[in-house]
Amino acid sequence: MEAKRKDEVCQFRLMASRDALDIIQGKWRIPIIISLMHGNKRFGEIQRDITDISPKMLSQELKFLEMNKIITRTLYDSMPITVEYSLTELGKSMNSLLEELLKWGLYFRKELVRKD
Amino acid sequence: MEAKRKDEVCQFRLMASRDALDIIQGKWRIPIIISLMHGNKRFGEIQRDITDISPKMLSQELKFLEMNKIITRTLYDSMPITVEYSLTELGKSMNSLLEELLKWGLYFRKELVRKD
DNA sequence: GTAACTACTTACCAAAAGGTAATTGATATA
DNA sequence: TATATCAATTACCTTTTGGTAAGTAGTTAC
Repeated sequence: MEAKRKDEVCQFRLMASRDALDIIQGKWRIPIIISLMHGNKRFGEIQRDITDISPKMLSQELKFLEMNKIITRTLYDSMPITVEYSLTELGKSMNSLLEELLKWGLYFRKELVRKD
Repeated sequence: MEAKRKDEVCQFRLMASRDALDIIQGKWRIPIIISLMHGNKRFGEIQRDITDISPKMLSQELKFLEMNKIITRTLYDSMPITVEYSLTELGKSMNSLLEELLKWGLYFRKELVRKD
């Protein structure tokens, strides 16, 4: 009975992790979200933050994040045309997840240096 | 000056996130770690937790996690041979990251249902 | 008129990730 | 002798991901 209960908790957690993973999976999504955590940005500004991303990948991943309500695209009819990307409330709600990711990333690197 | 400082913070965070992403990237690593957060497990037990993983993938990802000091492999000379996998301290240090991942995963699903 | 800036898109290709199915090898049981 | 369990491994194939390079379209400065 105890063991079965514990098993169910594990199954529940495995399912919840899938939803989050579907969004953060991929080389560029987390970097894009981190960049936008530092303020609304234009296409070119994100490209300059993430120096090794190609316009194709940036465009593709911005579309994905917009479709999943993580970011918003706003077109300004200025001359030269500008497009601003910003995080939605849902996007902003990833903040503590990202903080833990960064914290663990730093800890992991520190441990690697210490042990090798 | 202010803007430049802010930019440097963003760059630093982008770099830290890469280290973490290199480890958690992939379809199966996070599920395996979650499974092991619920106790040390044998190969077959993890397979039963994560029902749709193939032995090839499980074996491959366990090796990766072992190489990166996230888990430990212990062979028991019992008959039938058993192999136990457990989290290292480094592996256990992912706990709050995983908690945030699960929390956000649940929030994300809830928001999707609410808005569509 | 031509070069540059904005924000992309498109075609093509290579590499990585992941799936399927069969097999391995040691031991134990019927 | 045949079958089952445990923990994988191997070969082969498909899908997904990501990279490169070039092009597009509108506006503006020289």
